[in-house]
Amino acid sequence: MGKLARHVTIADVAALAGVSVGTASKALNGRGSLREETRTRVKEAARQLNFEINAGARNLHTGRTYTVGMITTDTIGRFSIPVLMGAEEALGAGQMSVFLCDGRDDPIREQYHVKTLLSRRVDGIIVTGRRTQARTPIAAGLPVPVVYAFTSSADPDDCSVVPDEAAGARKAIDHLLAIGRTRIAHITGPEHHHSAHVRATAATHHLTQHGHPPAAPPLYGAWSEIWGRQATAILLAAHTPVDAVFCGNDQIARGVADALRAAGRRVPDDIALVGFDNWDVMTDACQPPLTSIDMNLEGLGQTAAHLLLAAINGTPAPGRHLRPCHLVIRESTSIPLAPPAAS
Amino acid sequence: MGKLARHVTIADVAALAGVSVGTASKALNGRGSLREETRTRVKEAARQLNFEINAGARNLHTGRTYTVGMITTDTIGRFSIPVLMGAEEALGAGQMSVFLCDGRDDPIREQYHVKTLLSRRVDGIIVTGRRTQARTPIAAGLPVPVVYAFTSSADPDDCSVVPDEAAGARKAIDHLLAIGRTRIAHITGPEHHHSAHVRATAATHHLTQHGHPPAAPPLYGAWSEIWGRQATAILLAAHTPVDAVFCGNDQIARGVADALRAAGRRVPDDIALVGFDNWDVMTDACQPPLTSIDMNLEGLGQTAAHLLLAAINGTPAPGRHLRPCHLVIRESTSIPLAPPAAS
DNA sequence: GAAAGTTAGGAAATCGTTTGCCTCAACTTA
DNA sequence: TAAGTTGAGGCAAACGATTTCCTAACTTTC
Repeated sequence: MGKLARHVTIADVAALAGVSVGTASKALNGRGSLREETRTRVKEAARQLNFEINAGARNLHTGRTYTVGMITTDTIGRFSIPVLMGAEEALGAGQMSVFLCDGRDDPIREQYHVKTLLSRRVDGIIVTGRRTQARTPIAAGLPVPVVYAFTSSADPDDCSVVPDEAAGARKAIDHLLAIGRTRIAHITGPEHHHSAHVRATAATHHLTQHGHPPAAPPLYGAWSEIWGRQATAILLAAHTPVDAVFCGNDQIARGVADALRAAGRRVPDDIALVGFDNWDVMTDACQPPLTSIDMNLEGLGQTAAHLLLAAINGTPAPGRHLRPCHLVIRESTSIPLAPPAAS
Repeated sequence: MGKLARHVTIADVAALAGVSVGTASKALNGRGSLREETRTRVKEAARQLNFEINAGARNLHTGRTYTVGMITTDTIGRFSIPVLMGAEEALGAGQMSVFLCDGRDDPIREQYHVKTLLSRRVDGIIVTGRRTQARTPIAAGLPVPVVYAFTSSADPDDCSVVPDEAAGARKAIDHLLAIGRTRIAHITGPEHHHSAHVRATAATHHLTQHGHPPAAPPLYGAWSEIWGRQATAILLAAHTPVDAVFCGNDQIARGVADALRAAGRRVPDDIALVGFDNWDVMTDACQPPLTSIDMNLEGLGQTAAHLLLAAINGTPAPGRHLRPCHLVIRESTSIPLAPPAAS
């Protein structure tokens, strides 16, 4: 491990190169007018000393820190990760570093993080969370721009980037109709959950509009495989004729698949199945592999990052930005694999 | 959204309170000797202006930034998250903020992140990753301490915190032996994968030592449910008498459970089942719920954070630190639920 | 009432960098 | 040879805080 070396400053570099600090700075940043020989001499000295510029000191003077804060309101989870990663990537390309803050559903903690981030003079803040439901804004009148990703702010003037879940649900329905299914049921999560509500409503409307109203009222429960299995039992016990089930998420869909198989129903021959989230762990292990709706979370994060960068540079784009979902077809809806259409 | 306000400096506060900046600083930090009335006046001014201290400026002068970098070498995944969260929590309690860097398996990207972090003068770095295998150190002779969490460094003098997977595997075996199983098979991930190797070896040795050598040689494959199902088919086809299967992870175990049920074998009556990772998504949805080994990833992150803080404060603890895994018993091993023993 | 001791708060140096301005030397040009 | 250009690089003032003196104005005390 060795002894921890002291940090090298630009003064050390300047001394080694035999110039003043100002000159060293100019040499390293390509500013001012210097002989080429001097520039390379300074750069060589910097290299030799392993000089890493003190970003804090530089930022002090430029006013920008090239950092952004990322606050997850709920615990960092399956949905936040891809969003974070997309944002991290997009920001990293712009030389920005990311402060990660886990809010854990605790408003106090969240406010503490906001304060800390402001204190660290982040150039902007991205807020994300586990659910798409609009939330109370993280704070009002902040001195830096804020973008909500996946979650959205209740203030319509805030900038939010969210998946178009309703359109996603309609894509699922369109697909099932396209493969000739007409008696379509919907099993989903808790009734009070925003996503469950949006997806169920969109699916119901869309089905009705196309002349094939839902085979049964939506079954609301939990976002789990266990509920998927239970709901399937309910559905089968009612003897409602059903030739497809659209599920509120992939875990439910997988539960449905397992329960149907256990009951001797074939997927997709007897009953086709579409999930939501396109979570590989579920879609791949499902028997058969599961068709699902992908919200493109990583893209969401990227978009959020770009909007934030734009806002930082003086071009804010307030409002709720809907991003499309797309359908990923697998064996649970039996369509032979077509070349992926441009979304 | 409103106009973005300019950042308030301590000079603004001092002006409003009618004191000098030095005095304002003392008032806000409880230093120096000031009248109580002055202190409150300054604090009130700060509150009124919504003053957030410029951490960069302060740090400039103290040499510490109260930030640490967290680098994930592979992509941020299921294993890194809890580690990150544990570390974030432990560090947050110490007023430290976390820079998140995703290395994405790309050494160049990783080095870039190291440079950036040093430039931002982090007080320390935590390196984590998807696998426990020792990796080449992130860099040599860094001016700040580094702790590896979950992954470990190939340099034994570096500080690494890793789960004691071998001991975990032995706990799984002990448990199966305790419930009277003696013909125990092992199905696990890729043979070249460090975790697969360690767990398989430990299980095999331990079984042999207890006089019940493995019912079959370990079956190496993939970390997936699909492989779990395939391996089960192989096992059953061989007609090897088996009364328990210890699996290298929960996904495999779940695949095994599904395949056994499909083949008419009862879990745990005919064959008991133990997984590894204690991933709730799998353990809860499994039929029956899955007994598993928990690596306590969050605790790992916390420990890493504490070791890092200690190192920052001048008390490094070099070496490989093994942290215990613990057994979480569920219905797949049929033991009636006992009050959870203190691990 | 003067010397000594307290106390409250200000001035200025400092941290590491950037940048605008200035100087000095070398070179043109008349 | 004197005056004007130019180019290279140094000086010092920021940036926003902290901290070490330092200086007034009061209290004591004899």
